[in-house]
Amino acid sequence: MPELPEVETVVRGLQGVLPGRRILSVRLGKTDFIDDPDALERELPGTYITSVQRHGKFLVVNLEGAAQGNAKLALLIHLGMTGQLTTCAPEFPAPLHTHVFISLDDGRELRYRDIRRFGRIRVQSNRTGPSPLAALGLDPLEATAGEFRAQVGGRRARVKALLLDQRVFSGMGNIYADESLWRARIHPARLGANLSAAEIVRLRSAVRHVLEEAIRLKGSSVSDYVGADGLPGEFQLRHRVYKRQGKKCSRCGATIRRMIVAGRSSHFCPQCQRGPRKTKAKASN
DNA sequence: CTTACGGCCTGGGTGC
DNA sequence: TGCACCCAGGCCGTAA
Repeated sequence: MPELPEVETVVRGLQGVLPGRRILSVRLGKTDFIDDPDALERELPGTYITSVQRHGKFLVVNLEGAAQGNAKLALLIHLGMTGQLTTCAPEFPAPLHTHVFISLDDGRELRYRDIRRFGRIRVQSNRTGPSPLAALGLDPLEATAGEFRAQVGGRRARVKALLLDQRVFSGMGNIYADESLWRARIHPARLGANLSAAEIVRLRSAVRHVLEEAIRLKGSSVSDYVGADGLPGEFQLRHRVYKRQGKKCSRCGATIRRMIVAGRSSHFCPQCQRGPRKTKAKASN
C-alpha cells in the first residue's frame, strides 16, 4: 500500500523525467475516481510540468500554462491502495486497470493504473475549491520534537489512531504505524495522553528511522505497489510486525499478535509493547 | 469539541 | 467450477 515512503519513491522517480515536459494529450478509461474528468482532459494539454512533490500521501504534479503568467495548476494524485504511476513508451501494452494515459512531448507516456480505484485524481487551481492538502497534518519527517509532542500528548485517542489520522500526521498508514510502534515499544492501543515524555521522544525517532529506512529501500511492496520505474520496493523484507502475527518477535522471541485497534488490524509484540492499563469502570472509594 | 464505530467503495485472494 | 467472505485507506454519517 502506498504510504509516505512509497509515494516519496514514486515522486523521486518522476522528478528525473517529468519536469520540463509538456503535456500533449490526455486519454481516460474509467473516471469514477477522478473529481472532474472533463477538466483533466480540457486543462492539461499544452501545460508544462514544472515540478513533482509529495504532501503526505498525495503526489503533486505542478503545471504551468504555455503563456507567461498563466494560472498555475496542479495535478493531485492519491494512490489509494493500488494506484501505480509510471512512465513508459506508448507502445508498451497497458496492463488491465490502466485508466489514465498522458502523452508527453518527449514521446513517452505517463500512466495511472489502479486496480481497485481507491485512489483519487484531481486538478487543483485557484477556482476548484479548497485543496485537500490544506487539511493535512505534520509531515512526520519534518515535525520537530515539540510539534510531535503537541500532537500526541494530551490527546485521548489511541496512539495508533493518531498516527493514522492524516490531519494529525500526514503520510503514515497501517504498515508504518505498526512498524514504528514496535520500534518504539509502544502498544498501539495506548492513549496519546498516557504516553510519557520519553515514550513520545522514542516514538518520534522510531517513526523517522522506519520511514527513512523504508525510503532507502524504495518502499514496501505488499500488494500492488511499484515505483515510477515499475519496480517493487524491498522494505517488506524488513517488516518486524506487519502481517507477521504468529511469528516470533525479532527482539524478544515472543509471538507477534494481531488485534483490531482504531478499527484497523494492528500487529504488535505483546512482550515488547505492553498494553494499556485496563481502566476500571469504578474503582472503590 | 473530541473520539468511536459502522458502512461504503472495489476486486484479488482465500477457503469451502 | 463457483461463490461467499474478508480485507485494505479514506471518508462520511451518527452516536456518545
